[in-house]
Amino acid sequence: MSVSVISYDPRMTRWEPNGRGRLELAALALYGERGFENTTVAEIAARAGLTERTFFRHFADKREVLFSGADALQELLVSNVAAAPDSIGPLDAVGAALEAAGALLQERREYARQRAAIIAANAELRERELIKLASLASAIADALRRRGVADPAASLSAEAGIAVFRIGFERWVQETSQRDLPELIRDSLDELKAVTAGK
Amino acid sequence: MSVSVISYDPRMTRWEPNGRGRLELAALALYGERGFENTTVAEIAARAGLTERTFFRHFADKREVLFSGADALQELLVSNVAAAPDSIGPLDAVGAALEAAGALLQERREYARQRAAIIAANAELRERELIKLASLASAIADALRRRGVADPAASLSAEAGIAVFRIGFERWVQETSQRDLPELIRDSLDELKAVTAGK
DNA sequence: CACGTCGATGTCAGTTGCTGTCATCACAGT
DNA sequence: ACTGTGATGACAGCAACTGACATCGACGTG
Repeated sequence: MSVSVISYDPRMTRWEPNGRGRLELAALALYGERGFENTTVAEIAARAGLTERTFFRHFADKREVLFSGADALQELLVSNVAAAPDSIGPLDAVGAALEAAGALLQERREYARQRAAIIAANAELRERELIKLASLASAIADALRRRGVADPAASLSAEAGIAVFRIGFERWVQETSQRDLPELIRDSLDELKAVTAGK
Repeated sequence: MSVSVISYDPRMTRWEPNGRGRLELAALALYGERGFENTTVAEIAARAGLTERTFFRHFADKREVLFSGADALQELLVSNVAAAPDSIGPLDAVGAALEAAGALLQERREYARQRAAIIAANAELRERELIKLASLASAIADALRRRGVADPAASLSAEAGIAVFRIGFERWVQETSQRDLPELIRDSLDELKAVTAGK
């Protein structure tokens, strides 16, 4: 078997590359196999061929290893809110951004579901997820204010949008039918509008 | 100084009464003085005249000591949602329950503010607060379903209601003016209705 | 009254998450 | 060749939390 030209020679590097990514993979696998609580950081590190200390250099704590994508998601949402046409109201701007984010999540359907199952199974992880979502809401509210939306409309649109996303996502994860996540998010937003209209 | 007739004789009890309450008071004081992170459970226990082990018999973890009132609040909200007149929609039923809860919180204004300041200053505590609020939302959604509200309207009304509460409460805590919490909650709900109407 | 149960607490040892500090060593730039 | 840098390892240590067992006043029962 010939060695590809673009392959690297392991002897040239002191360590295998992408330690961070290996830690993420190892953590996802172990959390999935034995659960979050029954997995020690030392085990994750060993599986990735690293040490516990190195794990904590990459991730602030044992939970954070599951949330490395949150920053990118936040940037995506913020830029989409900013890019929404001026003609639509704040809640619809948030809705459009959420649908775009949903479309992206859908591309990693299996990963997203496995991760969601792990998080749903543990209270500490649910806590972390909630604060990430709150951070998203806060960033979205900022983006709305930059569009000229006043408070508390900006905060409320952002918070309500996150609630819509949560419920749409939950349905997507549970769903046996194969409806699209953006579609479920849109439905959820419509439901909210109906409810607030005093149906 | 005479001893009141209703006072108890400390020699008759092996321990001072209300250890749990003493732990709560000690924790609130210490978290306020030096911050949550710079306070050890051993210090709280010592201040309450107890041991670290006993602290963990009363509270599941170091954060939980600040949230012992959450259960009562949840019961209040649930019963108020259940008691709301059939004529009003789900979101208004939640709104009415939230206003009642707000009125109660307002009676402990100083305590509520001190506690809010402590929680706002620490990310771990904010996480815990968020999951308590999520639990409230879940209980409220259940109460709505018992009223015959279908999903996802029930979940959405509950989640949106919690968002309304959060924003009203936040304003109440920050507020220099002395507006009532129930009033702020009502305003926040009206704002949400305006936003979802596509203002 | 004696006795046994119970409930709240203490004591102690152990695991694990997480941090500070210093050492190592391949690599890159000069 | 010299030196700095970045990612890692090694090790010690604190604090959160848990399990197991002991203590002893209160309380009900016979």
